[in-house]
Amino acid sequence: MEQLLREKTATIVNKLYGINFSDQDITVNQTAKEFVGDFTVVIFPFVKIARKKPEEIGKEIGDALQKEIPEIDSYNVVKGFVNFKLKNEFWNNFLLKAAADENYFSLPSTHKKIMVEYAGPNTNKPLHLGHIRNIFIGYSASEILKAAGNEVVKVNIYNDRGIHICKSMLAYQKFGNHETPKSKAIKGDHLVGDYYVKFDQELKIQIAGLMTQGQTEEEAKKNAPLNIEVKEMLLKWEAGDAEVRALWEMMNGWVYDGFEETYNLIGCDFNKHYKESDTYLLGKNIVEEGLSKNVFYKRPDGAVCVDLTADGLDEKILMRSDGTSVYITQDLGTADLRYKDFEPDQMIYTVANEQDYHFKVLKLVTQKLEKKYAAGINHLSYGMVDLPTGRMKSREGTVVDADDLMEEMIRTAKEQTLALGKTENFSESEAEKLYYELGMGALKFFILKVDPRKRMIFNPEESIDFHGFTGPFIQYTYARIQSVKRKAGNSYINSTPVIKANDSELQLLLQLYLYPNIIKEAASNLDPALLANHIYFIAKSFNSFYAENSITQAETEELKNYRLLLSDLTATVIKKGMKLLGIEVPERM
RNA sequence: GGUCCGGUAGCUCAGGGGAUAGAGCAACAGCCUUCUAAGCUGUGGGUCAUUGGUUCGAUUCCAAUCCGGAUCACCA
Repeated sequence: MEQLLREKTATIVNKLYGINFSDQDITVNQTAKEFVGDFTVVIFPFVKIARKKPEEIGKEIGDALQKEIPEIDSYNVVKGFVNFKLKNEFWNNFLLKAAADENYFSLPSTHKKIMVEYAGPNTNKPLHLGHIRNIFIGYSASEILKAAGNEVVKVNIYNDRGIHICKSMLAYQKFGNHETPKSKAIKGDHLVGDYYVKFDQELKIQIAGLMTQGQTEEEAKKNAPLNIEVKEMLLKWEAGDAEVRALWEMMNGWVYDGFEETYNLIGCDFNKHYKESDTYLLGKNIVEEGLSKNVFYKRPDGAVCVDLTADGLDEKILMRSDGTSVYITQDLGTADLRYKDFEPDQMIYTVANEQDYHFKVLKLVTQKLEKKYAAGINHLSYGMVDLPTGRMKSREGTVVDADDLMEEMIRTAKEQTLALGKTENFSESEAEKLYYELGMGALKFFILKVDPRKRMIFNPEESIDFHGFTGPFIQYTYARIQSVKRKAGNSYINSTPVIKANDSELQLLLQLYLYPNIIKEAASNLDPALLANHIYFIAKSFNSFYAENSITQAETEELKNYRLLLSDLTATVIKKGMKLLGIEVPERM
């Protein structure tokens, strides 16, 4: 309807005033609540060219549109705004159609395949709050893209090799006493993470010791036995040393098991996991390719570079002088491999905005190499999660652990639910399921409701709320509707009531009507927050409607059926929408 | 220093050329003999960082300045 208004307005102003505007130049808004109407056309832009008063133009456009669009019931002009009220028939038809057709909100296929990379953890420590945001955003963006008609391939990348991985390995080798996740009864990723911390602690002691012997900090760092040993270990790893590789396999195996548990708790999934240990050598072929195409050049010392100064960036190293690859080389190799594997039209990387520069380079370099996939490379750059005290720092122990956080959320959900006595007649498994859905719903919604691009502050002290603009509020709204439906029975389902909607019903209908537009917008902006905000509006509109109108006790049977259909449709949209955010919605709470 | 991102209510965040700038939390006042009160209704709270510019109109766009963050590695 908005689009129709835009198109018709464009042709009308063209005919009436000779203004050559396209439909995109026309502003159509929802009518502000203090005025009468559903949609509003802004006519200020025509005033100057038409050389008439806004009120006059408004009337002319209003008359013309009313003739062109039969769904328009009436219009009024306020200053430079024409507010259109749609016929009740329009809203009534919308409700009946949408309620009867479960695919009403499905969008047509775009015939595009989109790959989304998210998570991307290192295998030397457990997932933390930063990964949580990454995974929530990446997963939700994927689901939204699917809902918008795309085929989506979700992939993960494991940073499973390198000096930082060797640190936890070396610490385990030295201090591990052959303990295992099983023997210590902790998750494998946490066990390995503990040794990563242990390495750092022991290293600090060594450095301090050397400094008391008169070495400078720099010298001490260089000469600390642990630092020397860890470099040796990396060399052994790269040489394929059997013992080191076996240790690496074992410890990474523990980590993968631990991650798998965390992914299950989060409820995310992947079509394929890539490992840098498998792809880090592939980039070298691309380096060769770039050299032969004269896109890259070799410096006298042997390092391979690309000059990006013409594009406003710097000179970038692509291969070290000793012939080993750097970060960007691996990503080039991985991108190539992924394109061969899936041939996606787009490759979206869900990675924090501290790597904006890196992805600019990646895109530019692939463009210079004339890779088919270059244009489809897209960085879904999200802001970091900071604590009230500033950035999370693993060395200072201020990192918020993902597993701990989720456990805490579920525990809080349980406490609050028990305090309200909501689960008194629940079975134990149903109650546990509810605590999980509420705790995770609160956490996911809290993270996803804010614009991914912006950095956000997370305060672990003030635990996440369950009231107001939250996941549980929306879950509650859904459960409330289900409860009403249970009491009402099914007779409304095939009814076709014709009712003139009141204000709160109209408000709700309008929000539901806009849902597919929001999906499209969220997909094209890769922004789950747009969807989260809209579902909240829907739930809020429903609760106002619910407070003002009796559903099961409506004055007539027809009105009762009408309100039941409206409630049912609201529940359907809430469930669909929340699903795209990765949030489950309970039948009772 | 160069580049990029941000600054909106006490706090956490929406809005992004259009009408009197919105939510939630926190504070205060009402609403459960009626479908779930994790709800609803209301009150108070704003120099949209500052200064210029563009325009019929700027919180929104542009520039400069200030503040905060990121980034510019033969680290990943």
